[in-house]
Amino acid sequence: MHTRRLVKRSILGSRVFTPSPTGDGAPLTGLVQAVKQQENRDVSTGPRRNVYMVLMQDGSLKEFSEEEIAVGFNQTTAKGPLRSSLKQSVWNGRGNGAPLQSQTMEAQKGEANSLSPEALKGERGADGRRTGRPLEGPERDHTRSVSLLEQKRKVVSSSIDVPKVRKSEEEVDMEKVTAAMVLTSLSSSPLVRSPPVKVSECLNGSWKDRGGGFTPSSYSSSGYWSWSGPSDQSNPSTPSPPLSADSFKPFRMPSINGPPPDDAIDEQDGSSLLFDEPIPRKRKNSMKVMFKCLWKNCGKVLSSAAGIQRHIRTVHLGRNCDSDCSDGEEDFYYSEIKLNTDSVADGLSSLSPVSPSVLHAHSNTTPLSRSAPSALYLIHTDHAYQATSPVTIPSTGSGSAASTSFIPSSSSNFSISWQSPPVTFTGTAVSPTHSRTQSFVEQRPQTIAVLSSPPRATGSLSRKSRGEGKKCRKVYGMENRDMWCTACRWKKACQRFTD
DNA sequence: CCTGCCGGGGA
DNA sequence: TCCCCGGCAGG
Repeated sequence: MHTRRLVKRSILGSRVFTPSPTGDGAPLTGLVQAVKQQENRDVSTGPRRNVYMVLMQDGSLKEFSEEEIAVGFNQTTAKGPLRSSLKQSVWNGRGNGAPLQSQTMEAQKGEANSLSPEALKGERGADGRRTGRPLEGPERDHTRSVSLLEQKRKVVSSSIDVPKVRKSEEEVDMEKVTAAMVLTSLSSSPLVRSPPVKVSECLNGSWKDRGGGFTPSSYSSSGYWSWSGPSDQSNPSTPSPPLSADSFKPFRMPSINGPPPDDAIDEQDGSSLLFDEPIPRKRKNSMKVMFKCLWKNCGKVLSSAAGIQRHIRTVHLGRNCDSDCSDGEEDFYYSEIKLNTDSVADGLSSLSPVSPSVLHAHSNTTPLSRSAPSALYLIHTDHAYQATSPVTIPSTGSGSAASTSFIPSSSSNFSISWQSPPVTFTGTAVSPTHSRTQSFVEQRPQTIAVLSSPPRATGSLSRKSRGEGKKCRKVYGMENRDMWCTACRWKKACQRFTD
């Protein structure tokens, strides 16, 4: 939207080639210090003629028209009018245009700053102050980008009536984005830098791009599971809360309605829906999602939902049509597996839903397989029929002094009793909104084990230790049960032969 | 497996 | 409250 004018604006401070004053054909380079827009009534549409103030290498300032100078980074591309060069940067603005990379990035930053054309005028002064500096070297662009950004901010604050609050928010985002970009630039080969466009898309909240802006090349082989990256890791402006989004399975089953590409989009959307969900930051880069066929005696594992669905559809359901005629039944015969090459905790905390139709069944998420020795396989039971279903273990509920119930504040229908070995889930299913509960269950699987040996299991304290002495039963035997003490008859602690 | 006995439930 | 019993857990 602002790209065009912002790119225009970004020419400031850029190196350009100017015609040789001596006419010998050797172009001179200089820095654009200012732009004079002689006909800028219609900035967005009408043609205009700009004059550029260029700081020459010898320190002198000269004016050139658009036709006279050209943006370029090497002698071979230094031909053609500036406008065309700019246009190139605009329409090739995805950042793929290597020669214009620097300016494109600046343009992106500028766009995020939402500068208006008016800002340009005010900026002249600022840019005009800039003096000659080394023109070469990788750091130059970065340094200039930062300083330019600073200057732009000044301009914004002084010449545009922008609501304070909003501006600060943008600044915050911009700082993050800038930092991210700088880091990306520094850590990546110049040729594989992330296209700046992705950054801008992030700002716009659009994550449609598969893989997300921070999905590194390691994910390039498959787009089906790249969603895990952006969903909770890449968004620079959205903190990931500590709760698991798992349940929340607003995620759509990738293949219910369409082919993989749509899946990616849906998943992205689903992820965005979770942005306000407290999601613990996880190291997703070591996570790999696979899809396992649950058909009896099959167990086929594929890397894509579409693949597994196709497999189920054709192999098990005996359907030869493509996904178009799918009724979604295959969704019930596979589940998502997260192969965690990292840690168990991470794996458990990042289980994802596969089917929205079973959101409620997620409290039953259980690891079905741990056969992998070095890697953790986590099978997420996506379907209600797979779930052990409402784990309704009788609650003790007797109000015993020894019992302590854990009741997540956000969930009124879920509780875990520490009183007795059986883990107690009071109530039926955990709804997707009970993220805290979900989080508790999934992120701390070991807790289950802990629950199996509740505090009172510390032994003698709660449960009376087994009496060593003779008891009525042993003394009188079953034949003389009527001679037992009442407690013994009632199978209670013997009152007659107390230890 | 034997046994003590907790927790729950029926009457 | 009495009484019985399922089932856990120590030995």
